Amino acid sequence: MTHPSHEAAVEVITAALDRGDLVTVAGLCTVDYSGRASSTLGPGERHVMLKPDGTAMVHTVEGRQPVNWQPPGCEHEVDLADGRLRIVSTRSTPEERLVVEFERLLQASAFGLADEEDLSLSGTHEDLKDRVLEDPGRIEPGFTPLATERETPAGAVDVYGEDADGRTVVLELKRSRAGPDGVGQLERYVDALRRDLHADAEVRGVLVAPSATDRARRLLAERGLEFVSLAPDTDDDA
Amino acid sequence: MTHPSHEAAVEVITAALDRGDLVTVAGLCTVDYSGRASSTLGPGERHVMLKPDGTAMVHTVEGRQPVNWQPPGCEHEVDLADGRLRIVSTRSTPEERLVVEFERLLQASAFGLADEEDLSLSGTHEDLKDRVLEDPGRIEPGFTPLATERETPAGAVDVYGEDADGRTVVLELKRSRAGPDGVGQLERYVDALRRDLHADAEVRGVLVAPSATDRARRLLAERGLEFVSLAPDTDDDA
DNA sequence: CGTGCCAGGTGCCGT
DNA sequence: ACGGCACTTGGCACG
Repeated sequence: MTHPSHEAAVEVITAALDRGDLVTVAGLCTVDYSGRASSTLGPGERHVMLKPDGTAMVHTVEGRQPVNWQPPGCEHEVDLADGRLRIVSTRSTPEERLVVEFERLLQASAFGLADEEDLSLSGTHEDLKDRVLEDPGRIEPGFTPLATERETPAGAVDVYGEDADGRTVVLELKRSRAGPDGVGQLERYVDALRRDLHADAEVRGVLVAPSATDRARRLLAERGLEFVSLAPDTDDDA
Repeated sequence: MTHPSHEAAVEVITAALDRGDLVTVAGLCTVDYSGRASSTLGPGERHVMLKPDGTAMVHTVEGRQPVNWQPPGCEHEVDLADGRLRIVSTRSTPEERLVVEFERLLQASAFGLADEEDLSLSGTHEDLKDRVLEDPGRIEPGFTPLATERETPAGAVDVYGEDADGRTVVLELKRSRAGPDGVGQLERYVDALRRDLHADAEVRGVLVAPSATDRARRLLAERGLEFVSLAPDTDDDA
């Protein structure tokens, strides 16, 4: 529907949402949001998408991110306010509210999209872990993984194992270039394990990633931690 | 255009992209991506948006995130492959390629959206910083900010100042509930400053956030760091 | 439901 | 361009 009346748009959109369709509306609108933060957006032409799962997105002509949005699980309400189409999308925990008020409508559409397929993605954190477990020698000769996601008071360790000399080794994996945050994680885990396994236990910490930033490398050196370069398998048949 | 032919769609979309319009296409398609990672997505009905800034997004009926996408700055190519509409969006650094091949078309649209307005957002990290600088007593009586974004070997400190006794104080600000990562940041900055300012310099580290998780509080205690509860002003006239 | 952490994170700003 | 970091981060898996 191009250039629909506000009344017709309310009708069509309400019916479409009831049906479980994906709805899009383009037009001149203002947007107000309040919740974890709050925002206002003056009049301008934008593209709004409402999903049957409760997602709402307001896209301008630029950017990968919507200028305003509401995450899945929201309730969409559509009504006529002062004769104009208004979309209100709300949720609780946290209490959040998104209001889009249209001044002029360019288009309204409804789509019943059938999609059974799941995305097959490779080159992830998980793929890197698999690569380590498949051939632990990639870390160093004699390295033996003993557990993954091993719990410590500081959080779960990616890979927990021991080296050729029986020393405890903690691996922190990053699928892409590692920064200071990764070193921080690794340090916390190593500290926690040193505490847990008595003072005399030697614990090595190894950051595993395709590469690391200078800052990350300096931090590793300062803390007596190590680095091993390894990238996740980008093969599609992983 | 509802149920356009593939030929017509290519024509219309090419013209629209040249014009600098925002383009949407809905239909049955497959999606392939390769770049930082790689993925495949079998046949299903989805909604594709192409922005004039080079953004591409493939949305299914669920989720705030597109199932596949390409960030701003990409080149969109549209052509007929085996008589079907094909969209190829590519970029370099990193080399990435997104291919959407349509089997059936439900709709194709082009929008010339005029939008001069900027989003006005409040309740951000910046707003929290302002609140601290406006009334430093909110941190503690006698606290005096001396600099923001002060550089250290470990990164830039949010707020750098001194307490009533002249001791150096480092603030790490979080707009919402703080976790272990925030403590890690704070610790790095405090360590770096202790090194920089001679060994005898006392440096206090304070995490400032509306709240903190248990783990974060425990980590703070272990490291001898402190916590002050403060939320950013959510007022819209900030 | 909160806590923690990965993400093809994205966006912003600095060197 | 790379680096560091905030984000209404979103998403997932787990207690």
